[in-house]
Amino acid sequence: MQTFATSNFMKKKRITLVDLAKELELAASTISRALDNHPGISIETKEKVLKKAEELGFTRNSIASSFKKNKTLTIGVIVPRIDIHFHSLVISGIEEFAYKAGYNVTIFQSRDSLEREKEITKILQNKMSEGVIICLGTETNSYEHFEKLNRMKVPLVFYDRVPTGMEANKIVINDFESAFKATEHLIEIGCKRISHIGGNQSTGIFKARFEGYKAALTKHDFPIDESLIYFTKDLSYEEGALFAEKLVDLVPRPDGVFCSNDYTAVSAIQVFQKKLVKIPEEVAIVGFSNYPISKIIEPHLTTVNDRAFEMGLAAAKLLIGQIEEEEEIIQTEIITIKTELLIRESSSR
Amino acid sequence: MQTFATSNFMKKKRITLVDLAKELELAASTISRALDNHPGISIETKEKVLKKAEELGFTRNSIASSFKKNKTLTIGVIVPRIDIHFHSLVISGIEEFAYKAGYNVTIFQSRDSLEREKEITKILQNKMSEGVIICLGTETNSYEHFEKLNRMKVPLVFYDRVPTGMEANKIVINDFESAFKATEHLIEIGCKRISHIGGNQSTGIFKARFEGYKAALTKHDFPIDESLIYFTKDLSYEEGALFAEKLVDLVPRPDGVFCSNDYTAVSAIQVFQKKLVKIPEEVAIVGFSNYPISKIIEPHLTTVNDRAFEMGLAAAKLLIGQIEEEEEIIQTEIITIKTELLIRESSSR
DNA sequence: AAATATCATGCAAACGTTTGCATGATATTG
DNA sequence: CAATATCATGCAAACGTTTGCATGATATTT
Repeated sequence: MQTFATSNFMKKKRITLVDLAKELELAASTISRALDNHPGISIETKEKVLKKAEELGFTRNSIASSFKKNKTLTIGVIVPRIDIHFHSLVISGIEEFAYKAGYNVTIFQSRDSLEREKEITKILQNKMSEGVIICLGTETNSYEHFEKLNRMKVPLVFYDRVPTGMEANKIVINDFESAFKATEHLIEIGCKRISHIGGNQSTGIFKARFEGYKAALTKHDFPIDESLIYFTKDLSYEEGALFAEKLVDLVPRPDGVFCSNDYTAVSAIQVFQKKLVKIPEEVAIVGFSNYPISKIIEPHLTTVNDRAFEMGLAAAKLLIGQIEEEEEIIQTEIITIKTELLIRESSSR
Repeated sequence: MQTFATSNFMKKKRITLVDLAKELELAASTISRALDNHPGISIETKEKVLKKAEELGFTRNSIASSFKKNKTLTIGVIVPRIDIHFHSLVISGIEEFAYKAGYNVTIFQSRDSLEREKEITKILQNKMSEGVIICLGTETNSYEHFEKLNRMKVPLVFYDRVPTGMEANKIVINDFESAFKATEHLIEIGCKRISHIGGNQSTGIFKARFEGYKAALTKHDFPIDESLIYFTKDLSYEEGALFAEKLVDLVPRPDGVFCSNDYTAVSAIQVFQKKLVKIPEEVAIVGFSNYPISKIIEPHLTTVNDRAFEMGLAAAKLLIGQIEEEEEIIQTEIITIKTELLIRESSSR
């Protein structure tokens, strides 16, 4: 067919190193080295090569290069969802560090599905990524799929939701201590009955926050009052409202609430406000994570800044460090990012 | 040195197709085809190969494969910032579609820097990505760097902030019409003096929203009152408050405000509330973009759902369609995603 | 001036897969 | 039963770059 032949014929071939070499009557190796600014190549040649490359619109085929060098300069990132602010901040940090180190970042969403998480690790086994940064999905209870990557010598770094009982690189915040400090802050401003709206206790970080809450109470000789403690399924805004409704009707009413995230805290603020309970005078509220909304809600919400961006930076730095390590990696690292309690109006007495 | 030699020696080589072939006394080509489930290979052989591959922990070197097939199954995405909710939603949509189509997504942040945007396009010229999805940074005023990619036959799809005057694939929402409808909605519920807090007018989408606002007023024989119109630099929460302060003191006060995004709208709600102006009774407020906060702020904010996730899906679909097109691409497409006005309490009379 | 060091470039193999074509063995047809 | 179709597998080249080593030409040292 005429048209087919024509369209095929028109498929212009990309310019390669060899084309450039022929054009300049040099060896391909010389071109390659010239483009690498190799010291063994004369300045004049380098200039000629650069000029010609520009002229012919030549750019290196990075796949061929990756193939030969066995380096892709790509790292993979698996997150439950990208559109959760915390994760998008972490990814932003990862991308920032990776970009400056010359690495590309390929992202995958597990959508909290274990099956999909496994599928993704299969894809990542193909040496496409030189290392992987992971935040576990909620369904993940075994780590065999990651162990496998590990055995294939693919460096791994986990962040936030990290595997318990598996030796691995981890970037975490000190959830226990952060919660401890947040609760202690409530005690210090004079709260006597401090409630907790917590996350799913099968997730390590939420359990640690609850433990921190309890430890602070205990330290100051406060009783642990079960009637003041509620655990949500997924720390949603709606669940927060549900439990806040219960808290507001208690007699005596709690005068402080430590919530495991900002959504539930904001929800609590609104529920208490609707019942005309003054914040922070009658009840002080503290959240966790420093979501954008915490600076917008009235009163502004006291919360724990978990430094998500810095977690991303740290994760990328650790991972790339291990990728570029010549010797075999024989150690794992656990890095704890320092949090800070941002005291705002919701707990300023 | 002993240790060096040892560690070098220990660097276990990856299993290749050829290793597998030797082990099974088959040709490499047979292995390759077996793994591809090629019809020309007998079931028994396929089973043997699969079994052995599993046994030896073989996985294809996808770089070698990409290199040979000249297909990377990777698309690039350039966004100003990942941690802006709108973009993270779009990326989520892109990843979702791409994943199901067997493509990987590599992300880059331009951070609204033209220089960085150009750098990224340079990186993307290396045939690493088979196509690119882009949201322009604020600094971007020329498109030469993208034209260059275009000339190299790399399919491009722009979304949201798209290049004006450049023929290209674009995924947009109808900003004009959305703003028109939002404003008309305010008119329909009885607002007589409708204000506008707009975005930077050098950005197409914000200009279009302003035009839509004006058109709705004009259609209903309302005057365009300059004193009711403010343009922000970047539609920040803070800027919104600044201009809302001015609006609330006007006599007569506006009884409706159409804001070009939700941050400024939320800010306006709070400023009006502080001055004890009742919403929606005395002033109705409408935002744009359906940020999470719009469902949380009291009263809940009426806003335009821009369907960011769907934009991502559409962008990926269009791009991958073009990547897989055999014939030369001789057309560009502009897809307009339908928005919807979500009427909530802030404008419910 | 011979011996040696330095410099600029070229040669050729290698990386691991894919794929068109060839091959030989069975199965099917007239 | 000869001719042909179908099937399962193998051969070998190719993809574009990188890199250790070789080479020949100058420059520098004895």
